[in-house]
Parts: sequence; structure tokens; C-alpha cells
Amino acid sequence: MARKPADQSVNREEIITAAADVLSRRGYETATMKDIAAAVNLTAASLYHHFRNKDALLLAVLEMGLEFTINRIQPITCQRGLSAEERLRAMIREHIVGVADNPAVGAAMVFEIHALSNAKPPTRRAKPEDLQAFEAFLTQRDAFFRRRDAFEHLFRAVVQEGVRSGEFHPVDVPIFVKALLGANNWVGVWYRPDGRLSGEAIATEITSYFLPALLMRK
Amino acid sequence: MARKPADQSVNREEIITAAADVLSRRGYETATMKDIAAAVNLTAASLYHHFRNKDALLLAVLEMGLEFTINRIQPITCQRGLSAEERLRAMIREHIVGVADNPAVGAAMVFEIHALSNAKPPTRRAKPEDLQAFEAFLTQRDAFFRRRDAFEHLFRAVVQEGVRSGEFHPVDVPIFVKALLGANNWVGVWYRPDGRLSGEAIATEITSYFLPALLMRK
Amino acid sequence: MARKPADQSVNREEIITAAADVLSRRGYETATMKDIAAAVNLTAASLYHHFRNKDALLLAVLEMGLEFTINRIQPITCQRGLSAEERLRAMIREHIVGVADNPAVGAAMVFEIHALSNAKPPTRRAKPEDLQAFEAFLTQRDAFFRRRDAFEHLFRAVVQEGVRSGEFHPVDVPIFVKALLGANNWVGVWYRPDGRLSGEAIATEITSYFLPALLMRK
Amino acid sequence: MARKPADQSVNREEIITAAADVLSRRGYETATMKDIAAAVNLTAASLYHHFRNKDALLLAVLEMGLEFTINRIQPITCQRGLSAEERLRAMIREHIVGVADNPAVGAAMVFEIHALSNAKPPTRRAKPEDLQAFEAFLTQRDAFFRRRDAFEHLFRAVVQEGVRSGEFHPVDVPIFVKALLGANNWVGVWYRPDGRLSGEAIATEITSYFLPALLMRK
DNA sequence: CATGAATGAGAGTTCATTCAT
DNA sequence: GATGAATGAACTCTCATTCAT
Repeated sequence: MARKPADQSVNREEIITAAADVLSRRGYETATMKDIAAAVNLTAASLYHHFRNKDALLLAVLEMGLEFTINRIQPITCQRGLSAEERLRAMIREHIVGVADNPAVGAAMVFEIHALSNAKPPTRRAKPEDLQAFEAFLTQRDAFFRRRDAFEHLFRAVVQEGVRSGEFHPVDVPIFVKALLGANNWVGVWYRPDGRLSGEAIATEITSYFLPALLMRK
Repeated sequence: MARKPADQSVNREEIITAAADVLSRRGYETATMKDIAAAVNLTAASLYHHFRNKDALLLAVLEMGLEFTINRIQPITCQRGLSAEERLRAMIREHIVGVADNPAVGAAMVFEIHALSNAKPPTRRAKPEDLQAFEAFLTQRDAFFRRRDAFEHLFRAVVQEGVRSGEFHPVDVPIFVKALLGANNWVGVWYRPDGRLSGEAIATEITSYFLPALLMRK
Repeated sequence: MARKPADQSVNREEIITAAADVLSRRGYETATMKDIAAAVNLTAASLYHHFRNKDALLLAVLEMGLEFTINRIQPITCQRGLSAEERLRAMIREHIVGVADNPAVGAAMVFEIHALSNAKPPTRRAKPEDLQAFEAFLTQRDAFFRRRDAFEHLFRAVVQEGVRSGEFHPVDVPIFVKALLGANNWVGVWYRPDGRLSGEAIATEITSYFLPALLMRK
Repeated sequence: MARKPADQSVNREEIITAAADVLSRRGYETATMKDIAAAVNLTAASLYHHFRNKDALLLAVLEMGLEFTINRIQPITCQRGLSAEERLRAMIREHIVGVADNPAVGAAMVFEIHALSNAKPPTRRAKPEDLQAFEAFLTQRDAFFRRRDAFEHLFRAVVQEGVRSGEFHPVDVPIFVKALLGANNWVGVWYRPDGRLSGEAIATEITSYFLPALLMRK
């Protein structure tokens, strides 16, 4: 009572991608392991070969989304020869296009991060190894939160730099960045691939709303 | 947010207020009827004297949050003698302060609206009255969504008016409003009452990021 | 979807009694909540109205068995006017008859006590109240273990007293009592109500094996 | 108890030994095939190269423990030139020391024998070979139970002999032996290697409690 | 021989919901 | 109105077991 139907073995990455999709559509609590498993032609039980539990899977999804975004944005921040404005424009563009191209990841970032906060201790009659694994999870989760903060800091750094050099009008940097990211993340909520505007176009628009505040003549 | 009831009878309003608090803290799926009931010193069973079911309660909470916000913002939109700019400033201020003062409502607006979409029809061959009640729920839910769109249109109308009259630089109105509301709603996610800035101060900041784009000289 | 078939409401005590029976027959791990529930015409879910979880139910069963036995034996230990020998005879008799009359409790005591040692932390996304309840369980469990030690001490005290007064031949009191209780508890394992000897008769026999060692002339 | 294998091939015996240890520590139901496999640096799947299933492994463990004990005790029973008393003393000593030295085996004997009784036939419409294998298991299990009875009879025989020859005071032989074995087996429950007394010392004590009853002057 | 991947079966547990009191 | 008791449905997670490699 135990073999694969036909297709090839499924790997971690595929599961994460599918899970991101299901999670963003149904929400963390509403999406069941069975749902996610079905999305990769597995049974729920099989998921547990790849992820210790649902929380670990969620964490993996969020990590992937975050790394994906950071990997696209970080290089821009340290690109020599570009002004702060040019870099910020590019970063916003990457962020929004990323969210729009990958609504799964984007929406998950918006809606599911706080689900992580409710992480649970190990289930039944815990063996020492389980407790240890739980510690590991907590560590990984905290690392994720730090990484998310790091992401926000990428934007802060560029804005800060522009302000300091006089290229940008002075703003309250943390608040400015929160407003910007709020607008960007929100795209994941309302964007429809078949909508009037492409991700690129949306990025251009939104950029044009935020930059004037930075570029105002004093 | 949940004040202790007169130790006896509880009314609808009190339940909604307490529920808003619980829902925003724990999330729709995670919060149980028992949790919500406990917040007003009732048992779960008793909640069913006031609301047909959990979905209806959620809807009531969201409706209340939305009406609360609309009631504060709508009057501004039609205030004679104020420029589009002045009205938009006031509206943003009301919105953000509302979200910040009332995190329950704010977070609920962001995170829980889509929980409504998952509402499931009565299981199995239900009694006619149940099906009818479900129809009623769907109707009410659609009304809510229309009301929410109406809320967005309040902003669109004012921006549109400013653009049309030449007071505002032309922008893609729907996108501009989405970006603005994204930034505003996001406040409900990160705002902490004991943080560095008050809701008022945050509103002032965010306003100052969005208006330059509208007021740019052509 | 939720009423009782016909008979009267079930109370805690009835559940404990039925559970003792099921647990002793099937063992803690093998017996399912469904099994136990069926024994009182309930569904598994209903058991959770009366006991927080399976461990709590087991603890209740063991506590009941232990209290039952202690209540019968303790009075004997402090009965004025009886010699140590007379009291020990009466205690053994009560113990064995108790185990034999109530095989459920007896066998549970032998086989299931160690299941308690593996107690588990609360299950999913624990609310503070759950963690607190778990602490309470641990406390209660420790109290049970202390109570069990107290039970053993009842026997030790009487033997000790006899030894000290010279009525009994000196023995290693703790070991003697362990041997005695081992023999007694074991009765719960092999006793069959339809066997050759009654509980009383078995008690008489076993008593006659242990007392000569205490009454030997020096 | 589980020494690390030669880092490569593992044989049946080693698995049984390690399994005895794991089973006695965690209990039959609680110990998983994975646990047992880990104790010999294998995966669960690999265990199935050595044992048809978990029941078969348990049976092997119990058989080994029983044979181990029988092999040490049987020779004593037929030793020419020793009185019944001398033989019984030696047998008790071997039994208790065996249980104490080898808590794995001892506890398994006490706690796990009845797990065999719960063995379940192959689920659903099984292949003929499975049914046949199950028959084989039943046969082997019954053989084990008979062997266990034979073990008890070793003690009965010596006591009986002593009674018949007048060397021992008449007792109810089956009950006497049950009491004796109950006390002895119980040692496996409470014995701690770092305790006050060695297995030898405990054996001496317990022997001294049971023999007076047999040696009483009539 | 060994194993990674997969799975059916089922366990404990939770929860929205109902109904008699 | 309020509630205690009960339950169906569903969910997460575990585990013995199988099979292709």
C-alpha cells in the first residue's frame, strides 16, 4: 500500500511552490495539508517526509518568497554608479513586479506572516529529539523575522542615503518605507494577471507617486 | 477593548466590539466561538442567540468597522468650500487615525475580509430554512463588498475631481487610490500604540508622501 | 447534529469506571478514545467535555483506583488494639481482595502507571490557558505519584513498627514491602473471577507465605 | 545495551538486543520501528529484511528474554544431589539477578507480553501469503505462551517435589509460585542499577521472605 | 542489504453548532 | 436568554508497511 501513481518523484522545491499557491489562495488556517498535498499529487502523509509539520512548511514558503525578493533587490542597493533615485526606482520595480508575477508569494507575505507567531510546541508524547527540533524551528523562525527586517532595511538604507546626501528631501525614513512597502505589498492583494495594467506598468505608476515627495525642491 | 458587561445581559453591539478585538488578535480561523464568548462572559452556545453563526458574526464585525470608517470619511467628501487637496488630506487623516485608534477594526479589514470569501454553504441536504438563511448571508455579504467598493470610490471621487479640475497632476486614479489605501491599511499591521509616533503624526507623514505627486507642477 | 440517543446524561464517575475497564483490557496506547467513549455510549468528541485529554482521563482512572485502595487500607493501619501482625494481615487481605474484585483498577495500576511518565505538552497553537492547564496536569500527576508512595508507606509503617517492637523478625523493610506488593499486584494480572479460588482465599494463601518470615523465632 | 554495530551489516541478534532495550524503555506501542532501527543505525525499512513485521520482532524479543531465563534456571531444577530448598534458592537467585541485570528483558516480560494478545490479523482482503504468515505467527505465539507456562512449571515442579517429599510445608503450589514470580518480576519495575542493593542482595532478601513459609515446622 | 519516498489507516483533538433544560 | 452536554466533520500528525532503486 505505498507507491507513486506514475510521474516522477516530487522534490522540496515543487512542494513549496505549490504550497505558496494554495496558502495564498486559501489562507494558512483554511488550507489543509491535504489541499497542499493534492496540488503536487501526493497524500497528506507524504508531505511529512519533506516537512516536519505545517508550520515548517509555511516557514519554508515564506523564506522562499523572501529570499526570492531579496535576491532581486539586494544587488541593486549596492550598485555603484547609480544615484539613490535610480536605485530606489529599480528596487520598487523589482518588488512590485515580483509580487505581481508571483501573487502566491506576495499574498503569502502579506497574509501569512503573522501565522508564524502562533507556532506550536511538539504534538504527542514528545521525544527529546522533537523538543530539540522545536527549538530549531524557533531559531529558524527568528532568523526569518530578522531577514524580513533586513529586507525592509534595504529600502531604508537607500532612502537614508539619498536624504543624507541631499539628493532626497528629508522624510521620516522608517515611516516612508512602511508606506511604500504597504502600497507594494497591497498589490499582491488586488492584482489580477488579466487586469488592465501589467506589473511593470503598475510599478511605474506607484513609483511616480512616491518619488515626487523625495525629489521636491526645498 | 472588551469591557466587562453589567454582569448580566449583553447586547449585540458589545459582542461585536469584543469579537472585533478577539478576531484581530487571533485571526478569523484561529479565534473560536468560545474565545469570543469568553470575552463577553458568555458561553459559545449563547452567542447563537445573537448571531446565526460564525460567518454572520464576522460579517457584523466587518460591517461595523467599515461603517465606522465610512461615517467619518464620507462627510468630508462632500464638504463644500474645501479644495480637493484639503478634503483628501482630511480623509487620509481620518482613515489612518481610525485604523490606528482601532487596531481591531483595522487589522480585521486587512486580514479578514477574504475569510468571508471562504464561507461555505450549509453541509449536506440542509433544511430549507438553512438554505434560505445562506442566501440571505450571501446577499448581505455582497452588500458588504459593494459598500467596501463604495468606500474606495470616496477616495477615487475626490482624486478624480482634483485631476479633472486641474488642481491635481493627472494620475491613474484607481491605481493611485489602491496605493494610498495599501499604505494606510498597512498601518494597522505595524502600528503599536506605544510606538514612536501617534496616529495623527503618522497620518501627517503619509499624507506628505502622497500629495506631492498630485501637486507637482506640470 | 447533536443530541443524546435516549438514556440519561453520563457523569464523570461513570466514564472513569468504564475507562478503567477498557484501559485494563486493551492497554493505554492500544485503547482509543473511541473505544472508551463507546463503553459509555458516547462519541469520542464528547469525552473531551469531561476530560481535557487522554492523559487526564488516565490520571483520573489511576487516581480513583488508588484512592479506592487507600481508603480501604489506611483505616486499618491506625486501628488501636490490633497487633502489627493483625493489621498487616488485614491490609494484605483488603489489598488483594480489592485488586481481585476490581481487576480493572488492579491491572491498570500495574500496567499503566508508567504511561503517565510520558506526558505530553499541549497540542496545537497553544493559548496561554492551555499551557497553564498543562502545568496543572503535571502538578496533579506528581501528587498522584506522591500518593502512590504514601500507599507503599502504609505497609512500610506497619512492618517497621512490628520490627521495632520486636513483634517481627528484622527484615529489610522497603524490600519486604516491594516483594509483598509485587505479589499482590500480580494477582490483578492472573486472577480470573471464575478461577479456582476466590479473592479472599488467595489473600489468605499469600498472607500465609509472607508472615512466617516475620514471625520466625530468632 | 545497544552497542554500535560494526558500522556495516547488522545481524538478527543485535537487532533483538537493541529492540529489547528500546521496547522496555518506551513500551511496545510507543516504541516505533524507526526508534528501534535507529538503535542499530538502520532505517525502519531495513528492519523488514530481518523481521516480517513489528509483532514478529516483539515475539523474537520476548522469546529471547524467556530463553535466556529458562536456560539459566532449567539446569538447576534437575541438578542431582541438591535438596528442593537448595534448588529453589538457586532458581530465585538466577531469576532475580537475571531480571535486575537485564532490565530490558525483565520489564519486557512484565509489560509487553500482553501486547502479543492484541496482534491483529492482516487488514482487508489480504494476499494468501499474508494470511499464511499470520497463521505462522499465531502458531509461534502460542508456542511462546506454552514456553512461558513451562517456565512457571519449573518453579512449580521444585516446590511440588519439596512438598511431596515432606521437605516443605504444604502450600497451594500454583498460588505460591504466582506470588513468588509476582515479587520477582516486580523487581524489574522498581530496580535501579544505582540503587542501595545489588541484584544479588535483593535476591537473598526475597528468598528469605519466601522460604520460611515452606520450611515451617508443622 | 539498505533506503528514500510514498501511503492507507487511524488516532487524538478541535470546533461550530444543536437541543433539552 | 443562557448553558451544559453532545456530536459530526474535519484536521494535523503518526506509523507500520511497501517498493523501486
